[in-house]
This record gives sequence, C-alpha cells and structure tokens, in this order.
Amino acid sequence: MDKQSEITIHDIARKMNIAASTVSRALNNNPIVNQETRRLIERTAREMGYRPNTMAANLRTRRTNTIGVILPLINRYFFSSVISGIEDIAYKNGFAVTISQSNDNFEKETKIAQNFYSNRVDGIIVSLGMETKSFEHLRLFSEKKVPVVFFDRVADDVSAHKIVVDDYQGGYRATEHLIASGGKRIAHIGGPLNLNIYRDRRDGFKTAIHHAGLPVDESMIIHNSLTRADGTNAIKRLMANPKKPDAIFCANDTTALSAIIHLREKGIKVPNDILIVGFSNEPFSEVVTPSISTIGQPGFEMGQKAAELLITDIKSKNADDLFQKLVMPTELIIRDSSVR
Amino acid sequence: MDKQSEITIHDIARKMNIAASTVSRALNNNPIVNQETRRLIERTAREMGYRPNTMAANLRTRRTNTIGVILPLINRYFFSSVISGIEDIAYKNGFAVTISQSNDNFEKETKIAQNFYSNRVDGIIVSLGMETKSFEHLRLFSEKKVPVVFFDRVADDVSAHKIVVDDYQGGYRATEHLIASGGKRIAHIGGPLNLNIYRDRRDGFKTAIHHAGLPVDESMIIHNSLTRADGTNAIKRLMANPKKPDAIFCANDTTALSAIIHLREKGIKVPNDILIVGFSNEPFSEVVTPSISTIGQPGFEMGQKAAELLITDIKSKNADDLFQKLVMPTELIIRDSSVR
DNA sequence: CCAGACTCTGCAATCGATTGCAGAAATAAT
DNA sequence: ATTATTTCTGCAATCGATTGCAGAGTCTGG
Repeated sequence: MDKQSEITIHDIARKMNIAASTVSRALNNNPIVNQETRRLIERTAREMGYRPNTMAANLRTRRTNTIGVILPLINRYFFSSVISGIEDIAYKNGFAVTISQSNDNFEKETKIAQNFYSNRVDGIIVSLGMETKSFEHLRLFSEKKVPVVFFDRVADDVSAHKIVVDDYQGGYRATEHLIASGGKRIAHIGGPLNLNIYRDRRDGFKTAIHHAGLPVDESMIIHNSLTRADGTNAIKRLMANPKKPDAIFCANDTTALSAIIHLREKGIKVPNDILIVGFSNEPFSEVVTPSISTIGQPGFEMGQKAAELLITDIKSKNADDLFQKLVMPTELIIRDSSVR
Repeated sequence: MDKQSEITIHDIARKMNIAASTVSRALNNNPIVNQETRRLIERTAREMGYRPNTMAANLRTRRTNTIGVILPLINRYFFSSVISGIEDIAYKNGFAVTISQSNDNFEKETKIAQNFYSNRVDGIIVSLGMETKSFEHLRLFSEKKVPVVFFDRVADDVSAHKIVVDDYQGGYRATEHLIASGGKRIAHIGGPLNLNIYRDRRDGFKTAIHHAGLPVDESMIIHNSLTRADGTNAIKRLMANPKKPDAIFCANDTTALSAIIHLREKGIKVPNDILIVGFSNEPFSEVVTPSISTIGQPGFEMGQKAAELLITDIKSKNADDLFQKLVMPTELIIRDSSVR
C-alpha cells in the first residue's frame, strides 16, 4: 500500500495485457485508439484509482500547461481582479495558474522568476515591484523564448507584450476634474519614479495644470512608496507648507485615505477645504466618509487580455513577432471627496 | 540556439569530461565530491547558463517542495493575510507555494484538488468553499498519505490538522458587547450553516443572548452567503419585521457594511438607533463612517501555524500520528458602530 | 485470391536529473 | 611491499509518461 500507491499506466497496461503506449493514448483521447479499447482502459484506470503524474508528462512533452504570475501584492483589489481575469481565461484554455507575490522586494522577485523558470512554466505574466530597476532576472525568459507579458508596472526597455492603463490620461483627467471643481493650488502625492505608471500619472498631472494656465509648484509634489504611513507623512509635509494646497491628486487610494483621515483629525474639511482624488478605485474608497473620487482601472479585463496574449504566444511557435502594447482606458469616478 | 537552449547536467559533464552524476552531486552541494571539483563544476555551469529542470528532479525524487493552497477568495483581507503567513514559513523552509482560488465553487475546488494531486504537491492547505459539503476530492490526499491542513473553514469529519479561530467565542463576545452597549433585541446575519465557522458564530451569539436572560427570536436570524447584496436584502428583511432590532451581529464585515449603508440611506443612525458588530476586521471597517466594531482574527499567524504543521508532517515519514486542532483566540475590536 | 489501403497496437527511445553500488586512486597501517 | 581504509567518480537503472515508426490485422476492390 506504499509502493503500490503510485499507479502508473504500466500497471494498467500489465493488468489488461496491452501496451502502455495504448493506455497513454487512450487516456489522452487520442482518436487513433479504438473506441471500445479506450472505454475499457478508462474504466480500468478509474477502478485502479489511477492518477496521472503530470511531472512525468511535462518532462516528456516539455510543456507544463502552467502560467506563472508575479506581482507585488495580492491583497490589493486591483491585483486580485487581474488575477481573476487571468484565471478566467487560463482555465478556459486548460492552463493552471501559479501566483507568487514579490512584496515589492527585488530579491524575492528574482527568486520567484528563477523558480518559475526551473519549473518550466510555459509563460509568465508580470507586474514589477517598486524596487525593480534591473531586468536581468526576466531576460532569462526572453532568451529562451518563454513568452512574457507585462501588465500595469511594465519595463519599458524589455521587448514583450504590455498591458497598461492610460496612466497619463488618468492623471490628466483627475487633475482636470480637481481644477474644474475649483482647485487652484493643487498638490500631488506620487509613487516611485522608477515605475512608469507613477511617472505617467505625474506627467498627466503636470500637463493638466499647465493647460489650465496654473503654475506648477514642485514643492507641492511628493514622491514616496504610497503606504498608509507615507501618505500621512506626505500630507503633514504639504500642510506645513506656507502656501497650503486646496486640492490633492494622490497616486493611489491608500494615500488619499491617509490624507482624509489626517485632515479630519485636524478639523480640516474634505471636500470643503481641500479637494481630493485618488487612484485605483479600491473598494474602501466607495465606503469611506467622504467617499473618495478616484480613477478606475479595468483589472479583470486587463487580466483577461494578458492571459489571452500570453496563451496565443505560447501556442504559436514563431514567438518573436511583434509585441503589442495595449493601453486600456481609465474611468474617472466622481464621488464626494472632490465636489463641493 | 533552439535545441541547444536546454542545457543539462550531461552537457556540462561532456564538456568537462566527467560523469553527469558528479555534476549532479556537486550542484546539490553533496559533500562527497571534492571541493575543487565542485568549484569547477559550479563555474562551468554558470558559464554555460545552466538552469536546473525541477520537473526531472521531482520526478526522480518524488518530491516537489511545493505546497498547494486552496481557498475561496484571495481578495479578502483575512485570506491574503493567511497566504502571507504561509509564504513566510514556506520560503524559509525552501518550499514554493501555489495558490488557487475556488471562488466558493465546489466544482472548481475539486478540479484544483485533482490538479494539485496530479502535480504531486507535497502537501495542501485548505479552506473550504461555501458550497462544499462532500470531501471526496480531498480523501485522495489522505489515502495517499499526502499531508493536509485545514484552516478556518474546516471539515469536521475528515481527520487532519486544523487551524481555526474560536468562532464560538468570537460570536459570544461580539454579542455580549452589543448587550453591554444596550442592545435588547439583537439580530444576526449569518453565513451558510454547512460551514462550521458560521454555526459556531451563531451558537456563540445565541448563548450570549441566553446568558443575558434575553429571548432568542428566530425571526431575527438570517442565513445567506454574506455578499454585499445578501447583506442588503437581510437588513431590509430585518427592518420590515414589526419588531425591529436595536442591534445586529453580522457574521462578516461585508454584511455589516451593507447594513450601515442601507440604514444611512434610510436615515437610521448607527450606532444611535441600531448597534452593529461585524466579523473579520477587513481593512475598510476601520475607515468607514461610522467605523465598524468587529472581531479580529490572527490571519498571518494562522498561515504560519498551518505551514509549520504541514511542513513538519511532510518531513516526518510516519504521518498518521495525532492530528492537532489549534484554536486561535479572537479579538474584540470596539469602534464607533457599537457604542452610543 | 491477392495487392493495396486503412486501423489499430506495440516496441523502444526519450525527456533531465538522482542515487545505489562498484571500483579506481590515493593514503595509511602493518 | 602488501593489505586495509578512505575518498572520489562513474556506470547504469530509475522516476512515469509520450511518440515516431514498424508491423499485425482487417477490409476493399479488382
């Protein structure tokens, strides 16, 4: 019951007095084996409690039917939506999905990549960590022609498919909206500039201010890691400025929340005294008081697109065709924090 | 560059005029090979861009150093905390973690289990889906002596390690607190009764009411799937009751939120008119207005414990020892929604 | 009745790494 | 100098499934 426990196609073959190859083909629904034979094999396999050993099959076929996903954190709503989108498409196409989170740690991201490669996943979908500035750990895949799709936090100088939202447009529209709501002196709490998404959001922000004929005050722009604590520090610094802001565009909802809570404690009213817009449409932003205006990103759809592109690449042999860059639209969601 | 791309220990061996077995041993830090030889092999391997093929190794060793995690949803704060705890311990012990979400769908849960088994994960950590009433799909593992650890939503009649929080105590203390805050007619929005956690929370609720000498009114107890929409329906039904409740114990924060939002729309004040306590301490419950009193669960620690138990079992051969049931304490977090 | 076409099944090599065992080489002991 | 011991290496089988190729068996048409 211990050596026995692993039942192989050979055991089935022996019991039925046929060849293992026939068993293998029958179990894979290869139409070349006789209907009758297959039915018999299937029944015997079931009776014997046969369970295929994917590793053996994968080793032989050099395919794992698995796609690896590397992302910073799974407990952000945006990211878990993307995962759901990926899984949706993957399962429909017979692929399994393995998820690992880097916690925005470069070393861990590297380890995960190596692990995925050693496990010979058929392709990977990646969103980079905040610390990531080099892409050696991913070059491995492109060298060996393993398809890679980036989403959201992408590496500009790596050639691969990319799925992004129009962060520039998002930043622009958020700021434009703040101006339309009466903002004159608008601050920005942004993320690390090595990540394109935060550069783009800031650029959209600056351009919108520029277009409105307002001055861009660099002392009103702060970049950090966008945690809850970072947000609190940032809002404190902004409010310590001799010329206080009357509106803030935050590069994520977490820092928007930090700002709201800090201002509430100080007795400063949002939106009456200060207007605020966040980014990402985290679930909490809808239920906070005041509810947070924000920029929505189609996470689920992005995941679907990423998986579709990846699977297409996996299936087509001549992979190094053209690389697509899909830019998905953002949505300005106006709630209470930005309208007087 | 295409056939070449897969470099094996045999390629290294050939190049160095030694045997593949020596290469294998060197790369695994087997002290039996000469220091000098090993250093040389390591260098050559690096130069040739060798990448181990885990599948081949796993096939041979019959171990994958991978643990599978099955849970309903990853975008609940509690679950993603558990995942982080699992990963923490797993990585420290050289295990990889594969996560799959069942979306509370029994069929998908079954597929995931089979997939994990076919991939020969070394052990699994499971929290059951809402629909799950049979455990055939998991019996596979116990039969083949693959360690299984349940957490949170556990199967009572499967013998395995279990990590749970004291849901009974949580329900009791939440209710006790509502009574202490002045609740006299206390309702309960609970989850599906096939899951032990929801039975326990309800039992704690009932007992607390009983101990306080209050009557238990079954029309004040509603069970559903605890989604946002379910919560809204439930609160509507409760408020349609001729004798309205003056306090509600919700089995999760999501339905507590539904209740708060619905009541706010109806102009009913929380906590002044109705007291509310939730369960799980989702991040949003702290930032909603009013902030939601709730029961905290030590998710990260539960994940750590689960991984520790699992890994111990994986490492020890004689697995069918005793099964532990770890009951972790809950924490009553008092916020605004339950104190007048 | 036979050549040719068609169906199905089996043989054996293969994927890439691991490991028990045997034996070569170097060293120590007698 | 010979034997015993220690230290490394190499041979070859193995893990479990897949698949190109060969060939057995059946069927069809002439």
